[in-house]
Parts: sequence; structure tokens; C-alpha cells
Amino acid sequence: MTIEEDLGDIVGNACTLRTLQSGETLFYRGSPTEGLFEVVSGSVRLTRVDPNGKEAVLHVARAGDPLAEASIFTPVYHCDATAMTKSVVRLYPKGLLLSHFEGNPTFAKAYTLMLARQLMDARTRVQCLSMHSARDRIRHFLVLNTCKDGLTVELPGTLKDLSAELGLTHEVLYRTLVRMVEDGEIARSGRTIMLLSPVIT
Amino acid sequence: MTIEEDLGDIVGNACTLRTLQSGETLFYRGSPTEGLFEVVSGSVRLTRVDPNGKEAVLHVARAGDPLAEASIFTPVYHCDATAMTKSVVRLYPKGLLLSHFEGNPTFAKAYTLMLARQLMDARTRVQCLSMHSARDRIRHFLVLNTCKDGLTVELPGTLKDLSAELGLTHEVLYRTLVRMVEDGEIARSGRTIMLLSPVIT
DNA sequence: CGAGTGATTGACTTAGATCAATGACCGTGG
DNA sequence: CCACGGTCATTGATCTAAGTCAATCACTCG
Repeated sequence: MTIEEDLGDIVGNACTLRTLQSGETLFYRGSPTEGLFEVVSGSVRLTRVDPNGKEAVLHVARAGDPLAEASIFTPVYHCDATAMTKSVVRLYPKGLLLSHFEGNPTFAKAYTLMLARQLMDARTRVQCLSMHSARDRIRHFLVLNTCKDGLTVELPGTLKDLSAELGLTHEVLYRTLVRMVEDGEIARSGRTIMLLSPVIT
Repeated sequence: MTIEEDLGDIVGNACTLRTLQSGETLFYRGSPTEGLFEVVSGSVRLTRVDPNGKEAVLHVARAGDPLAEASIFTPVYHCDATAMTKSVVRLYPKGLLLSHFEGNPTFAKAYTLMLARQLMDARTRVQCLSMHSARDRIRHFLVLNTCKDGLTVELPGTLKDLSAELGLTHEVLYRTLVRMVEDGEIARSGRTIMLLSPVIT
């Protein structure tokens, strides 16, 4: 049972769907918060632009993921949200969530658990970005994104998007993948990558 | 009013203090969670070790900060916690927090707000680490850590600790600071750094 | 069919990592 | 009270991996 199902059970049908074209912006940093979003389909990127004009990818929310969880406590958004593909999102209005929070401990717990997950996720990203080597970052991503078999990874989007998520230029990502294939560490076939030398953890 | 005061009000005296020597470990990744800690004095570092044996600093909790907030929902810790200086921490036992969660919506809300803050903090770290240039990371840190005057920064610990927090080698941090002084961007005097060219945001 | 974008590869540059050495400082124990 | 071991702060020399600029090909979507 996902958090979103919980939310759905409780908040019911007082929420609206919105369709986003690829590249369309859901909200901007500084604009007033509306509430919590849930990505129904597609994927949405949270980014922040630094003074040099470069975009940092803070988070990628895919189908089923919550989006802007922390924003129900803040008056404005702290980053930009942009659809990476054509996407559908559901909005759970802020006021509704806050009122549920007061009277419904089950809901409160579920919401907090969701935040806790996001926090652990963000910390894992911090760990990934702390690694200087492109190869290490890629490995880290691959290991965390294997299917149940623990060996194959289905790439969620384009390699270019992945490179941004990993804080690498796309050129380096391409080249490093080639080298990993050459070294027999992975095999590629279209959208899927297979880990050949199982990682010892 | 800080979250910790909230916690204190509610959880009262059912919590224990622990003193840590500099470098002492509070908990290890994989060990069973005890509850939420609050840093009373000193500072504690959350780290994770990657397969290459390198430590990534996920978070630094200073006096007044909560620690291991997400762990009350998980059976084991997901990173290591080590004191950076002699420190005192307070433990709020897991069971106690969870039971309060059920019956006390004010507490639940405060706890969730705390998690939301941590999440935003972690995302800000992600942004910092997404910047490739040492200078940009340092600038980012400085701007976020100015005193009320918005111009001076009091370094919280050693430069070496800061370098780890910024995902840089200490040599690069030293050198870059020297260059920033040469360029007239900052001035240093002991533990404090002054911003000379106010950042336009 | 053509524009736009992703994927890929090449050549070159550069900033940060690495290895190494030195001086300052601090707390500890004799 | 001072010598000593440890760590921080700093600087130099060198190496390397990632960034940058640039070109090409494949593919998809109107």
C-alpha cells in the first residue's frame, strides 16, 4: 500500500488532475504553494537554478511519487518543477491536507512516513553526488535501480536526463557507459542495462 | 519556538542524555534504531561509506538540530553518526515518539514540519553538490551561513570538516579560499569570513 | 520531408584530486 | 613546565578525469 493510496482513501475526490506537456512547468520557485502533487504518469523534475544559470536537478518524481511534500508548510515553492515527458499530476490542496492532519492520526503518520522516505532519498542523492568519479555515480544509480532480479536496470528516461540527475555532462555519461561495457562491467541493449560483475555490498 | 522545545514540552523527561567524545560513534549503519536524537551541544556528522571506502557526509547536525528523524520509522539506521567534537545528545525513545504521534496532532505536526525542514536542507545540499566548481560550492555555503548582518560568516568547525561537508578535498578548499581573498571577494580573520562583494540574488 | 533532439565520438582544456612536505598549534604526560 | 605526538592549515608539483567545443548520425514528430 503506497502513501498515495492512503491519501486517495482519505482525501477522496476533492483533488484535481492536470496534464503537462513535455517541458511544461508545473510551478516556479517563489510562486505560492497550492498543495501536494502526485505524479500519476510521466515524470517531473525538481530543479533549482544557480547564479551561473546552471540547473541542478534536486529530485525526479516518477509515476506514483509525491511531489512538493514539504510545500504544504511553506508559503512559496523553493524550486521549479518541470515535466520531463508528457505527464499527469494530481493536486491535493494544501488546506485540505492540513485539516486532515489535525484530526486524522493515520493520515498524519502516512504523510510523515512519506516525508521520511523523501528525506532518505535526498540523502542518498547527496551520497551519490559526493562521489567524484562518474563511474561511481553511475554504478550507484544502477545498483539502486535494478529490477527484482537485482541484475537488470530499465532506464526510466533518456540518457541525457539521467546525466543531469547524476550531475554529469551527457558526454561523460555516454563515454563512461562505453568504457563500462568494454570492461565487461555491464551490457547494454536498448533501454536496459545488465550488471555483469555483481556488486558486493 | 524550535521543534526541540515542542518535543521537550511533550515528551518531557523520559529521555536520556549521552556525552560523546570527539570522533566517537553514536550509531552505525545497520544497527537497530533507538529513536530520535537532539544535539544539545557540539556537532554530529551523518556519513555513509561507499564501496571504495570513502566517506560521504550526508548531513551535519549542530547544537539544537534533530538527528535521525526518519529512523523512528525504520528498524535500522541507514548511515553512521559520529561526533565531530565533544558533544552531548538527547535521546527521545522511538516508542514514546510513536505513541505521541497517535494521540497528539500538535506533536505530529511539529514532527512533520521538522522532517520537512530536513528535506529542504538535504535538497539544498544536493544543489550545492551539483555545482562542479569549488568556488561555487564555497560561495553557496557562505551565503547560506551568514549572520543576521548578511555579510559575515562564523565558521562552525575546522576547515577540514567543512571541506568534507562540501565534498571537496581540504587542499582545494584552502587554495580556493586564498584565491577568493586575492580576488577581493572575501576577507578572512580567524574563524570569521566576510563577504566583500555582496551576492546578487 | 525537414526540424529538432538524443546519442555518440573526437580533440583539447582545466580544475580538482593526489602525493608530498612544512610550520603552527594544542593537549598530554613525564 | 616543557617536550612530544597528533592534527590542522598551508603550499608546491603533478596527474587525470571531467568539462567544453564541435561534428556527425539516427530517430521521431509534425
